[in-house]
Amino acid sequence: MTVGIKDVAKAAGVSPATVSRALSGGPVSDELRAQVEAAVKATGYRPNLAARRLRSQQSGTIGLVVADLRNPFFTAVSRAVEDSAYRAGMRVILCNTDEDPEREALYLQLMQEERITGLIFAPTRTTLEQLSRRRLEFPTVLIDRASPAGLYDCVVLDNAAATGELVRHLIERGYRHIGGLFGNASVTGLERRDGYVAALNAAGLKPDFRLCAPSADAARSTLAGWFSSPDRPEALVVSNSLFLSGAVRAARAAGLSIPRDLALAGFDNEVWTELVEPGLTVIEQPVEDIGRQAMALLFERLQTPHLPVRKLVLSGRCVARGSTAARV
Amino acid sequence: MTVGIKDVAKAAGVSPATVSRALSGGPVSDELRAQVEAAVKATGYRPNLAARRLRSQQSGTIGLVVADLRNPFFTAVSRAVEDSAYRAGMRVILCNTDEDPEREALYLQLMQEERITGLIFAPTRTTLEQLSRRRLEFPTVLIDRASPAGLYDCVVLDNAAATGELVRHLIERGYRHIGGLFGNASVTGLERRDGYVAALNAAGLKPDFRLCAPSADAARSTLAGWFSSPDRPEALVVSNSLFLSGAVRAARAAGLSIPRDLALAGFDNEVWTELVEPGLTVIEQPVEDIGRQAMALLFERLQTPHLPVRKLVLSGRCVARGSTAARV
DNA sequence: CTGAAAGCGCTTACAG
DNA sequence: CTGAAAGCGCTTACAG
Repeated sequence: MTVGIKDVAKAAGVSPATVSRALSGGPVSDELRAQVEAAVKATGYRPNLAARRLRSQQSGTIGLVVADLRNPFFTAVSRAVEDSAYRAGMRVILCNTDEDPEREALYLQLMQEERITGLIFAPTRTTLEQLSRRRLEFPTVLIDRASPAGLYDCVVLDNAAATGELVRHLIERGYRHIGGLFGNASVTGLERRDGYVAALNAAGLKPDFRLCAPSADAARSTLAGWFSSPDRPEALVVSNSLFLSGAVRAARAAGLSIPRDLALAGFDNEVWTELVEPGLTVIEQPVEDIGRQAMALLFERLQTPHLPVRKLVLSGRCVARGSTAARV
Repeated sequence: MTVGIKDVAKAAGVSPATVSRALSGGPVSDELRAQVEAAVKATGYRPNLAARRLRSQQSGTIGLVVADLRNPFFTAVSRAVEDSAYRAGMRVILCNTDEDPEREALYLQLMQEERITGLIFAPTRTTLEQLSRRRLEFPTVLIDRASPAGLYDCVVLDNAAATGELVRHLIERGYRHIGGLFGNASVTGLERRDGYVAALNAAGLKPDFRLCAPSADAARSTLAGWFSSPDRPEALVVSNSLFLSGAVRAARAAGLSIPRDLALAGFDNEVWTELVEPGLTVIEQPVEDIGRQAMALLFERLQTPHLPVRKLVLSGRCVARGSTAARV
């Protein structure tokens, strides 16, 4: 039914081997190449990638395993990864783990079954720990969440520095009781918490933070309780844009005006952080770069397998807006 | 190097055929099944999907081709599609076309090379027209953008009704000069425009709309000119959430207060549309449903190929907020 | 530069 | 229920 390489060979009056070579840019005379191309056009032939992969032992496929595509950080990174991949003639298999270690295990298994060429992966803390014991079967670049052991290439933000910058920014603006809300599922949340704690300690101030599940709703309900308690902070640093929207909603529900009753700063320069009055102060991550560089590291690793492990640490950019205006 | 089905067979003391049957739930005695399972565990065997696909002629892969994952509508739909697919034990190949017909053609070719089981596709107008002439090689469900010819199953919003509802909402609130901004790349934009025109005509009012490229920046610059001209509308209906953010920025840049100087309504109930003061009135689309139903239609089609073509039209829900408060 | 032949790792009639 | 054999559609040594 479907036309195969034999049909093309017949139509072109050559052997299947020649068709294969002509299509892959191998050494074929101009004359035969033209015949093959004509036959391909005439028959509407499209190679069967499953067969090609099986025979060539190359899947030409990149695995991309992230927490949740609806997190704008991962949306943007994924777009960059895909662009790089398709530009290099490779396919992308995308998986959302919802920060669930079981799903991560399942998808890693799938990646192995696909015999992927390489993996871009943002693991949970749980899986990250296991990764330092068990090496993955394919070249892997971790994004957003670094391996402490240094077994895998990775591209991460300088989380401690970025969070420290937010904290110092708030201190300069006159805030003293600066609370923190950080995600509990990834090392990123913990690194940002550490940067937060360090910056406050350095200034002789007392940290006051909470951890919560990485969703806007979890942030909102955690903050609802906090905001209505007597130890409500003057300012709040949160570790991602989901928490940021949760914080704004919780503040409004509690009747808190930003920044008068509560200064607010967070991560990820989404369009709406500028549009929400009075503008939210954020650390902008170089999202496109993170995706692109991760792919670059991966391709280099594929070309030169025994390269030393590299950790690429990118800097965030602080975008100051009205939500952290000077305390009055 | 990598362990294959033969290695498992040897370890289990059975034939490769039995291993294959045991793994696929075929008719195998309990005893041998247990032996195979033990051998799989012992060897760490993972099947090679390329080989399985080639032999079984089933890719177990769904193609998902959308305009841009960064559009929250497609982000949400994609998550729903992926969940359905993985739940059914299928893989998803995701492609972003950026509304470029050439990329669409390229990706459709790729889908054919992957011999995908089925396709979920949001085509541009250009490609949609071609689709009515040339039938795709695989079962296809169109989302967001319907085929007029009725050659493909599809899941769409009732665009005319939804836009009409926004227009009537504005008329009721006292607005008369109601402008429109609609995307020019998809039929969705045009359908929404038609609904807009029809609703205004029905009320004896004059339509005043512009079309533009489907990006926030394009919307912003189109509106910048319009807002500073003497024929600036009192209210504006826009056809997606990218345009909504562009409209808010353009309004602020022009010093227009919402809704006093400009009422605003659009599509897609993103978190931030509630957070941006005074709250933006939107049509909420049943995004999860659109993805889920598209997959449901696809699976039914796979089971029963000769089903008549179905068009599923879902209704939006109007979420009224401050941006369309009654005219004073 | 070209072709005949082998084989990638599975699944699936076929026979028992 | 089980195994031996064929074959999915390609690519790639091998020989010329």
